[in-house]
Amino acid sequence: MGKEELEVLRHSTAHVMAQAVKELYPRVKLAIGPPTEDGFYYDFDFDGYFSEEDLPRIEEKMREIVARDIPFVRQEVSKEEARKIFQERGEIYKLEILDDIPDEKVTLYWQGDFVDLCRGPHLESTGKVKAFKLLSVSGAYWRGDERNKMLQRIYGTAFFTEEELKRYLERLQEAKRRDHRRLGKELELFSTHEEVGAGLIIWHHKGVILRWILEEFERREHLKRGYQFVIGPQILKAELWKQSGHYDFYREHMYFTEVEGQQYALKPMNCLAHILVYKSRHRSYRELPLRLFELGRVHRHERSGVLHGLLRVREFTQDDAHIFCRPDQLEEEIRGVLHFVQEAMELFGFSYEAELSTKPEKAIGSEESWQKAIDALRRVLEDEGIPYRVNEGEGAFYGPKIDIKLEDALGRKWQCATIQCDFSLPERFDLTYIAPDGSRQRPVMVHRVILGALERFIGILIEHYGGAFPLWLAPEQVRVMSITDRHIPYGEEVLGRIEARGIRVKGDFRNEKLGYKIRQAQLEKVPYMVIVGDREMREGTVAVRSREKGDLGSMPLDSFIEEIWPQCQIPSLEGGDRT
RNA sequence: GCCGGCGUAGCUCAGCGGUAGAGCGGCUGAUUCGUAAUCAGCAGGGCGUGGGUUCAAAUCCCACCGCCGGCUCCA
Repeated sequence: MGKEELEVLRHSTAHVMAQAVKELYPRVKLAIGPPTEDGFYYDFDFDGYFSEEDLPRIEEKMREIVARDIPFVRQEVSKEEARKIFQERGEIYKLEILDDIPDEKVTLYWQGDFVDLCRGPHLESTGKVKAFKLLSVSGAYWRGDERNKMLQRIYGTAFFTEEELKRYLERLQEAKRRDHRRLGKELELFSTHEEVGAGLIIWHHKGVILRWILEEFERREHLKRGYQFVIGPQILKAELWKQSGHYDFYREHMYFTEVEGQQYALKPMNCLAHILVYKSRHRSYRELPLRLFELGRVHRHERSGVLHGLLRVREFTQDDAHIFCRPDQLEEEIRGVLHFVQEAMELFGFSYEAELSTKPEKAIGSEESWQKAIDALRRVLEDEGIPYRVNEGEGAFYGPKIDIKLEDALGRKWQCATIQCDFSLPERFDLTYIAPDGSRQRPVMVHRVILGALERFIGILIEHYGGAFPLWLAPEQVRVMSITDRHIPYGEEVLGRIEARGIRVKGDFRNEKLGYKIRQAQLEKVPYMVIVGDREMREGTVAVRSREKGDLGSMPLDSFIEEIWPQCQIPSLEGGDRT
């Protein structure tokens, strides 16, 4: 079944839901009700509240409307006529929408005496609506603007068959199983605590190992690409943030502290220290591009309602770098960063979406420099054949940017990599370099992250792999287990030899049945289990079990080690050697 | 920040005005058993926090904290 047909079905189902709600709660006013990627929603203005307990009742009414098999009737009318109809019905939101439609003619869709302003198309009749389910209720601002009234939104989904609906609901269940918040606890990667504060993560041993590996991967890749490593302080004087503009534009996200009458801010970004490194002496055009990298821990006071596991926190670590370059180097630098991102995403097996954000209303820098930067970003995206969406006017006030978004288990998109051009900070801090002719010139600054925030990236990684990390990322790569106590000495020897090769290995020599130990290792998602019993002891071998493939039989310990060893290593991307 | 929901043992949850329950996990014994759960016993809870209503509150009301789903905002 085509995507468009599914959209029509869902859109029609939204209308049926709206009619049901209208019949049950005649006082509600209709706002909007479009199909979405996974279903549909409808926004209502209501002087009460919907709760999830109301949904079965609404579904029942919907089924009744489906059973009535009312035809969807399309009617083309003038805007004036439409206005009259919605005025009579007190549908103030529809009137507002009408005001924004430039055309003289609009279309209405009728089902019995229910009417909605709608471009359509729709199904023939309500009887054609098939498998549907209402999923949740929530608040949503009218027109997505938080200054407007909050409306009541009901989400639902619809399919052509009950089987498809069932499959979708099962997928939601599966997503729950992959949820990084659940797996993070089960796999003992991290925890959060009410008494610590919202959005603050405590990393446990296994989570720290995972971070170390990623951090080491980052260091090697950045070193290869000609980045210099710097480390800035966690707090910097408020004065400096005033100079950068953060105090004016970003204050509500910042934490402040006062020491001996001097105000400091906990850094929400890493750029200032990097700028000061640049400024620490005169810079020649010869040393540009200067690429400064830091695994920088930042604090941002995010609004309480937006926090989400590891994916949106208040303290996080960015694989952050600032590239100071000549304007003529900008494109090449962007290209290098984008390659870097592409290779990294490929390594982890992520598919991603790219977005290009252009000049907003309120912006600094000349029209010309903006255009140049946007062209450079666009050219690189196109040369690389990366499909992208353009977000007109969504750029930062200091420059345009490319954002790379990854999906979590539920298909929600999260920004990870970003490449931002900046004309503002070089100006505010009067950054210069000496050009070949001896003149002072202004460098361009590129802010960029590859994985983004390590916390967020790990959250996405957990869901991506369902907690079953590939060998190189697995906090525990191998677990040795004994069958009975008499196999422990041999088990210890095997353990020692694996460990000596730098493989992360643990032993389970408890007096438990093998099946029990295996079950536990499987649940902990350890990639390889090495089992030693009488046979292995006698033959000097090990029995290997793979997390995915099960029992692989016996083999000499050395061949097992040699086979997995390469995959246990942190991989190296192809790029590098200067870009 | 806004809207709705939720917060009971380490975890998953039941109890929803009359003196706290289950499974898993933990501990202690027994068992030495070859590819996803051996058996038995024991311990463990200011029912998120603080107010209030009531003869009586895990249960009803209010505030705060935290979590969940959205909206807005963002790495």
